[in-house]
Amino acid sequence: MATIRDLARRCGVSVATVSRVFNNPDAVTRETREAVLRAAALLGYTPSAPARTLATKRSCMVGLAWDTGHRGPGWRHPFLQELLVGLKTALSERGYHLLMLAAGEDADGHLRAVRRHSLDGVVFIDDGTADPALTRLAESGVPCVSLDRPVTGRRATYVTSDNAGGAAAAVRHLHERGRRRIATIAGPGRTHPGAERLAGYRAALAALGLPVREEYVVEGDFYLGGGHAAMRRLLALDERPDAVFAAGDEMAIGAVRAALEAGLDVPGDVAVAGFDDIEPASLVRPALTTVAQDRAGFGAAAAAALISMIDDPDAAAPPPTVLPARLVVRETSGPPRAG
Amino acid sequence: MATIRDLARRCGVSVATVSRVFNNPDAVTRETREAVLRAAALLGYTPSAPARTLATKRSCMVGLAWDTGHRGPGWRHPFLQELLVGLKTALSERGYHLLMLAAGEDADGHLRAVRRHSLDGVVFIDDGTADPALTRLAESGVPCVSLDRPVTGRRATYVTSDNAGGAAAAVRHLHERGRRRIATIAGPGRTHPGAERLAGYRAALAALGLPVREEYVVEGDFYLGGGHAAMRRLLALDERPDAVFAAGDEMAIGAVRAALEAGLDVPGDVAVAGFDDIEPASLVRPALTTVAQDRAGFGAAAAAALISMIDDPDAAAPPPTVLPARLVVRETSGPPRAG
DNA sequence: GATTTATCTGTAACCGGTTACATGAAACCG
DNA sequence: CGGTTTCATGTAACCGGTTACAGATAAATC
Repeated sequence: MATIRDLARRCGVSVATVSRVFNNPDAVTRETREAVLRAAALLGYTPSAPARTLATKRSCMVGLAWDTGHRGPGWRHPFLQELLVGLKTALSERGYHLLMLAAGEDADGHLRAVRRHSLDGVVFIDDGTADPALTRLAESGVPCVSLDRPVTGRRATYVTSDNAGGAAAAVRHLHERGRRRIATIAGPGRTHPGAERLAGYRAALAALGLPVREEYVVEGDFYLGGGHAAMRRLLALDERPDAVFAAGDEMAIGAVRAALEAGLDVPGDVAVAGFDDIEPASLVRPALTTVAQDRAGFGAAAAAALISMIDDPDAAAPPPTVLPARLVVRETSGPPRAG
Repeated sequence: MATIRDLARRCGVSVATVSRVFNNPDAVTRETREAVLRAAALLGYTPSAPARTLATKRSCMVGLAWDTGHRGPGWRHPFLQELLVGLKTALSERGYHLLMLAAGEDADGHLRAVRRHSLDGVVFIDDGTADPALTRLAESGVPCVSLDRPVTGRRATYVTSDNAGGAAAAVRHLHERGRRRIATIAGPGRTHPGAERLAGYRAALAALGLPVREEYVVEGDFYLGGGHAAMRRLLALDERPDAVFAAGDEMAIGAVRAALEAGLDVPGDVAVAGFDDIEPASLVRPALTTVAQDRAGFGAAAAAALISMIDDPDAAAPPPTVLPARLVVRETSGPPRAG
């Protein structure tokens, strides 16, 4: 492995000059610079990241704290893959790498990892429930961005979808399709998306001049079984809803199934809309009307927010990024002007 | 940030002693050790990973080379999430971290990243097509393990599922259900799973004493559309197959859809089995009979293979790991003894 | 031509660990 | 009891970069 000293000797210059060629090329004569670069190419020189980190305290690495939070080990992010691609791409364009942090342990584990590796920042992916690790980190002044979960902290911010707006769009869409008794299967209230989507549901009904009936609001768990159970409760009501907005696609699919099992037609008797546009949404029959998020945008926005904080150590954290959510109309919401 | 020298001064010992407390505790008196540990806890000391890496050439980090390979940017790993969990868990138990390598660029990009960060090894995730980057890395002597793709190299190995066995099990299952005209929608032949699953199909037919008709073998692309198109070709044959083994679930779902669109009953007229057990497999109706892989096992096996190579620098690479594939019987293969 | 200024380069300390080797004290031995 | 081992510890070089500061040279100024 060629080092900076090898290059220096070979070119008859000092190590400082070689270092400058890579970090501050303008501070060096053109000939010197080119000679050094030639030698570097010849020797296959690659600067050592640890050495640089040791000297500068900057690692050009950001941690990925990816925990399952409180929804248990079975929790899966609805689009981890696109998220990671977006994150990785945006980060690597700016010369940053992603280091996956080992899960959980104690609440300070992440903070220790940050110190141990001189991480420049960390991004949190979890299920949206409060996590002491994030809170600790955010308070400690390390640049943090979390996904789908609000944080406070001088150098902490978050990116999320327009959950309320998307939910409202779904509800408005069901209304446009002629439905009036619109229920919702909400997500767990302690999750940010769960709470926001419910808020969007309520706001949309209010804006449409429809009453919010509390028996039309049942809380699910974001999983298939929860959606199924919730739907059964809704169908057992005296005045059965003619449409259901489920705050997650798995729940929506569970709801559709429960309706079909009850001998009802979907969307004839009850229309259904979901949220997330997971892969199965387009594969089940009838295909699920849902709200899609800007998947790659999440990663890109997180990277951008993080880098802006890293670049300017004493700037305040940028405001939260709210990505647009887009209604995807398929079959479960029924044909236009039906109902 | 407390350093080893701070601890040394505070305890009245030398830096070497402090270092030994952490790396070779037995080489130090119990009292000294405890005093140092106490001071470390008190000061919140965390050893610096870059400094250690610089001195030892070992980073305790393995790279994750995650490329889309030749199946294009739309390619998604069927269970990236479980894979990463398995990998991360197994690695972190042994004190290793995962560094996500920036995609592609040139073929030597990965090798440079390895050198730059003193990575101890790298794991490759791609779509199973030949990738020069992996070949280069494997040849260079860096410990490598790839997923679902054979590699050769003194310190390179791979982990894969029993693709042939799983495919054979699916075919045998269709046969048991009374089907005799069993076709296959194969994956791209240049991918390892594609080739192996086809081999398993052929082997199973041979073992059952059934002829392999070449018109019953059509190649798909692992995607929905490919499965759909392939099924249409199969259904147009003079002697229509009464069962189809698709080498991937998306193709299988496409095939089911094509059959339904052609007015056929699934599984009544044609039974279908897939491979991978992707999430939608259990969500579509009729639910898809398929072959499930040991998802978490992939990550764990990759980590184990990698670590064994790292621990013993001049041992040969361990033999490939072949994880069991398990038949998951659902609805598309029909009821027992039907047909 | 002397003085100031700008530009480029070199020297050496430093980042925070590891480790070969030296040292001194205590334990062991015949 | 002198000599050898053993064991715990210390000294100092080293890993591969960065960077403050100083020095040298050339250009600009008067």
